[in-house]
Amino acid sequence: MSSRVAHAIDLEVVLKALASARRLQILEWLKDPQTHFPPQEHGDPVEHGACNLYIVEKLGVSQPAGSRHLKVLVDAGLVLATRRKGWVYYRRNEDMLSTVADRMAKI
Amino acid sequence: MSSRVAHAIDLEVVLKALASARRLQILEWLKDPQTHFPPQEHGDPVEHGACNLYIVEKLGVSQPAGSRHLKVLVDAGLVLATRRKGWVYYRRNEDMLSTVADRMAKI
DNA sequence: TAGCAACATAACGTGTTAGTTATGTGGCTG
DNA sequence: CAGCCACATAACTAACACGTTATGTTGCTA
Repeated sequence: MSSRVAHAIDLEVVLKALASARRLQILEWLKDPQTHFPPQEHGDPVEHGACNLYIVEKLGVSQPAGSRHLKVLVDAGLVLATRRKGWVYYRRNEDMLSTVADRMAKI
Repeated sequence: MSSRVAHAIDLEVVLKALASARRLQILEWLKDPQTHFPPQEHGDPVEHGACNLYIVEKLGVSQPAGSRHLKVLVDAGLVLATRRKGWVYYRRNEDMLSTVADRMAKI
């Protein structure tokens, strides 16, 4: 069992967040930030994830559109944000993702 | 291993179909049709599932709205439809549901 | 502390989703 | 074979999702 109790998830909110090719793509990229994004000066890609700008750029949409996709993922609890030196880094919330996977096994 | 090879699933389509409180509810009801729906004259609830009208009625929406929710689930492959004596019965596609669960474990 | 770079918010257009009522269709059944 | 019952389709509306450009805000940094 995990060291912290998993929050009760709102399955509809989580699934709406996941039901998007762009957001699925972001989660996929964040599995291995070092491979998918340029090196970062501040913020270790492995520890803190990839910064907003890089993700937005790679998505190929405008900055507000990209930021909103990230916000949807954060609001659903699937991705964690870290602010650091003026940048915001995003990484997968593996606890949440496995909670979701467990829940989906009972659907 | 299953007797038939699982189709490659379109995760976005499946998740869009699942990202709805009403449709999640339908899938939940269909886990145990006998408990959640009135007895049926034709079509065994366990074998064939619950008929359209009962599901629509229990959803509390209009007949077209309910039918469309069912169509979304069928189109995504999550639910199977059986036409029989003028009724249409719906049941869970457990193969597909476990394929989806497996896929979600790798997300 | 002035400026700028990163990100957020606002405002808007457009396509999609989910609901409605009205109507069509097709196959039991009397 | 006439009627009806179950379900599908059409047409419309309201709300939401997702994209854009324009503008705010925040906090490094020179």
